[in-house]
Amino acid sequence: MERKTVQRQAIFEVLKRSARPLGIHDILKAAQKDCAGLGIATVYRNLKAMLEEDLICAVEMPGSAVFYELSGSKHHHHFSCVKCKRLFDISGCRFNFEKILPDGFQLNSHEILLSGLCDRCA
Amino acid sequence: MERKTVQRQAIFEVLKRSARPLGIHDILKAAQKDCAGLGIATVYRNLKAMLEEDLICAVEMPGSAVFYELSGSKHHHHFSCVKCKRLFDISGCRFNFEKILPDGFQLNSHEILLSGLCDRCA
DNA sequence: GTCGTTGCAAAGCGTTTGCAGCCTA
DNA sequence: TAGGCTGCAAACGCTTTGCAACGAC
Repeated sequence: MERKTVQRQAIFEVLKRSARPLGIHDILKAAQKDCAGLGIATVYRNLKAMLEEDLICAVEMPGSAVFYELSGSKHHHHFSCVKCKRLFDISGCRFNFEKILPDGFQLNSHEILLSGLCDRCA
Repeated sequence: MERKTVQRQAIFEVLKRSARPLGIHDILKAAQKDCAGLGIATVYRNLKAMLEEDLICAVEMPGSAVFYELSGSKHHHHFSCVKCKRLFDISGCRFNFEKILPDGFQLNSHEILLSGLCDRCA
C-alpha cells in the first residue's frame, strides 16, 4: 500500500483505539463511522496489506473468526470469553516450552489460547 | 448416529490408525481405500456427529484447516510443522496459566499451539 | 418395511478477485 | 495526469443442506 487513503486511515485508527483485538465486522462497523460507504472488500484488502507490512497481527481462536490487533506491543497471549465471545490480551509468558518438545523438533513460535469467563461475565 | 455403517466405520478406523491428527481431505482419501465412492458430505456429517458424541476432537491451527483426532488420549498439545504442514501431538503440560490471568477472569481450558520444524524437516 | 444414512448437486457463507471509475501524489 | 485504491458484483473454496435412493436393523 503506497497511498494514504481515508479508508486505510479509518481502519488503522479503529485498531489503534481498541484495547482488544477486533473481528472483521467490528472493524467494518467502527470504521464506517469515520468513512461512510466503506466496503468490506476494502477492509479485507487493507488488513491483508497491513499484515504483510507487519503493522498488525492476526489472532485466530478455535471455532471463531479471526481477530486483528496492532503489532508492536510486547509478547503476549489471548483469552477468549466463552460467554461474550470477546478476546482479551494477556501479558506475561514465562514458560519454557522447549522442554516438552520431542527430540529433533525446532520451536519457532508459540501461541497460548486461554478460554473461560471474563471478569464481566464471571 | 444410531446405525453402524461401513462409511462411519471406515472414517473412524482412519482416525484410530493415525498417529497424528488428520485434515478432512486426508481422512476422505484414506477412508475411500476401505470404502470406494465415499462422499465428502458423509465425512463432514460423520465427523460432526462424532464430535458431538465426544468420540473425536477438533484441533484448529491458525491459518490452516481443522484437524481431527480421537479423544480419550490424555491431556496434550500440538505442534505444527511450518514446512510439511503436518500436526503432531505433544504430551506434557506442567504450566500454571492461572498466574498470568487478570483478576476476576475464570480459566476453563487452554490450548498451546507450537510451531516450527518437525524432526524430519529440521 | 421403516426410517436413518448416503451421494449428489445445489445452496450458503465468508473471503477474494476483476473491473471501471475515483482520487492521491 | 498516471496509476494505485475503492466499491460493486461475481467468483471462489469450504462446509452444509435438500432430496431421492439405499441399506441397517
